Amino acid sequence: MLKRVTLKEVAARASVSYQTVSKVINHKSHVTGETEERIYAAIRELGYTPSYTARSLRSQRSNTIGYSWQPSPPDQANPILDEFLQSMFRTAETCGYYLLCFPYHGEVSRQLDTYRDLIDTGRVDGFVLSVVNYGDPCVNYLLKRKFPFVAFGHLDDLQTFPYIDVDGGLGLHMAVDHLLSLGHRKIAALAWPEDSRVGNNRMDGYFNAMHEAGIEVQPEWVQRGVGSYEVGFNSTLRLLAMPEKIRPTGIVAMNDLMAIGAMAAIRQLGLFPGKDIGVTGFDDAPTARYLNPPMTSLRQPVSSIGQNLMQRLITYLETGVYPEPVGELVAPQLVIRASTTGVETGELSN
Amino acid sequence: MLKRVTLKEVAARASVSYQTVSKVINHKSHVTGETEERIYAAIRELGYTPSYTARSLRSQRSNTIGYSWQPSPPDQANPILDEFLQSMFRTAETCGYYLLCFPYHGEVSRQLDTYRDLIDTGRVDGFVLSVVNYGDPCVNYLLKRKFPFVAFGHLDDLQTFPYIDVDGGLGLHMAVDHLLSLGHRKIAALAWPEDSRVGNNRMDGYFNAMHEAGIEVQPEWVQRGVGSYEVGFNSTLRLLAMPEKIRPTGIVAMNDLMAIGAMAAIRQLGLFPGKDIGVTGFDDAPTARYLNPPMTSLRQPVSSIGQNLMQRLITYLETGVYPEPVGELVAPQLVIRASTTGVETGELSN
DNA sequence: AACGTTCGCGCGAACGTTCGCCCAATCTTG
DNA sequence: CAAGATTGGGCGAACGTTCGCGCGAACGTT
Repeated sequence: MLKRVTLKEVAARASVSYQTVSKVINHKSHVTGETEERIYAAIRELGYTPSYTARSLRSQRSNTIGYSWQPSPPDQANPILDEFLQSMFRTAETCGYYLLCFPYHGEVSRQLDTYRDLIDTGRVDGFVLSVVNYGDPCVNYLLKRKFPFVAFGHLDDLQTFPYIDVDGGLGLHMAVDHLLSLGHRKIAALAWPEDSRVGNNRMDGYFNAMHEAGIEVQPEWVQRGVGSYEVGFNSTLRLLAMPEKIRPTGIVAMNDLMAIGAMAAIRQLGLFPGKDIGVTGFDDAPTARYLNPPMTSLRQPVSSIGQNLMQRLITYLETGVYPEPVGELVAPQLVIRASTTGVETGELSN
Repeated sequence: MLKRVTLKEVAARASVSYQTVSKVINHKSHVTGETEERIYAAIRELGYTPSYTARSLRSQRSNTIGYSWQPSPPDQANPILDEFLQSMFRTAETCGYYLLCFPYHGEVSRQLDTYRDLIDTGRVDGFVLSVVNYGDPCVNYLLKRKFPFVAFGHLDDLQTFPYIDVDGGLGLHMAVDHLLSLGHRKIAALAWPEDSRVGNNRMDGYFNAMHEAGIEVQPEWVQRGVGSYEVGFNSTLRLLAMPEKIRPTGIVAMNDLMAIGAMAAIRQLGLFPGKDIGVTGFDDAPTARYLNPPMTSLRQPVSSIGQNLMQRLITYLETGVYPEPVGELVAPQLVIRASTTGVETGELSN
């Protein structure tokens, strides 16, 4: 931590006023090519780097974006965190921004305290939110304070804010269509509780696809639970114990973990996933392809979402308007593997 | 972004000089209990929050810690990232620090540029490094600049810097001992290439444990590769094709993914992991318990490592000395499941 | 030749803190 | 009881930028 080189020293060396140096490096004023060169030379020779702190004190901007997320339970990895973060701060960096990560607090008040602190102390210029639940308190808070943010995920249409979301309904539609195309008619769903926003979005796709195929969904086909392995396992045992007439031959799960539980239950009954019962997951966790059998799942285009969100936010910060469209749904990709087709895809070069 | 409340306004309301207010909130000077109360009342009434930017401009400290990590390949989730990050910024927050995450660049020069920029612009006070490889360029750079950092992982003893590392050697020793106790004698290892620092640390434990048990390690037992599923799979096929005399009955892998590949290979030969061949992994990825069979693996105490690292770094920043010991090895935990014992542990409440 | 315009750059003034020094009043001490 | 020590608080000066304004010279236009 040696003494830092300042604007004034650069200016002295280039024989101009230090304010001129500032203007040059910010491209705020036209100067002669000759003086500009002199200034850049001085900068290079002295190894000058502008002080981020002084700069943001004066300009009232921190060039920092805040992001917080709900930690995963220990038995459930967050399959997209790494990719999402990397895509965000990679994009941010090219625009001169950095990403500040801060803790997620369970209690709403502490959660909001953290956001307030970051805003009031001037540490961040905007936030990226991962919106999962109905009536997210952070969304309301930021809307009320008119503080810039973009969200991964959206709510109902009552509150309008910039977001990108994966079209989970479309995803499940694709999964169901896939099973239908394989000849399945009795297709069950491993769903989240009814108060799950993401879950309901996805389930809509299930219901629509079944309806469009002219199949009446039996109420027993919809098994709800917290999204754990155990729920998937036990629900599947129940499904496969049903009378032949309504016993499902296909199962779509709202996440990978329930699908993994389902496959375990299927095997425990002496059946084989993909041969006897088709199973699909959601998220395409990295291990999905290494399961036995490899699992069909829906992959979210995480990198492009992160990049897109960050770009929108920065655009807003620098221009004052959000690029259209304010909200956007993107399609997931159905990655087909043996848990539905019964045949190895050759994706693994064994 | 309304006008912010400043020290001066608080001071005016409390009828003191604004510098006194500063001293009070920083506990730098003793004042009458009475004036102190007046000041705090004014702060509360006006809703004052100190400007982070102005504060750090003056005090030359950003109260921010930088962290960057190598992104995982898409087929390999980082099983500890979420927990590590959460533990770090949770600890940081209680001390008034935040965590700045920035991109990892493949090319060394760009990587160092990023570190330099963060230092020279004054954005961070210190770094947390994840040190994986021999001769990490960032370590050298930061040592040379005498810039504060702590590391998750360590190198040889030539360069000394504060670190915490999981004792991978001990971990593999435990894994081998576990297999020995189950009666295995011919134990193979799925290893990383020889230039892998982490890999060599772990392999030392394998060799030591075998040596202590009086078993001569056959050269063919050590199969090296990049740590992928495919490497685990193919290496295991080779191992199990060996003549009865040296054909291993136990396999320790340097990571979970190779162990998963090994289990797949075992099954493909009509054998069953845990019954016929014992398999252990490393990292205890969340999905390890949901595999068929559930996999024995070594778990790193990630949360306590993150917390500990952050505390050490902040202690150094505030006192100028690193707490002893400067380097510390912590033991991983062997999580025993059916891939070695052959019996379900009941960890899953099926 | 007189007159706007643009160009290139300088200058003073913030931005909101913390730091070091000073001073007056009170308290201790031999 | 004089002299030093302590306490409570004020004051000016940074910290390193960016912002807005202004001014002289060069330029092109009637």
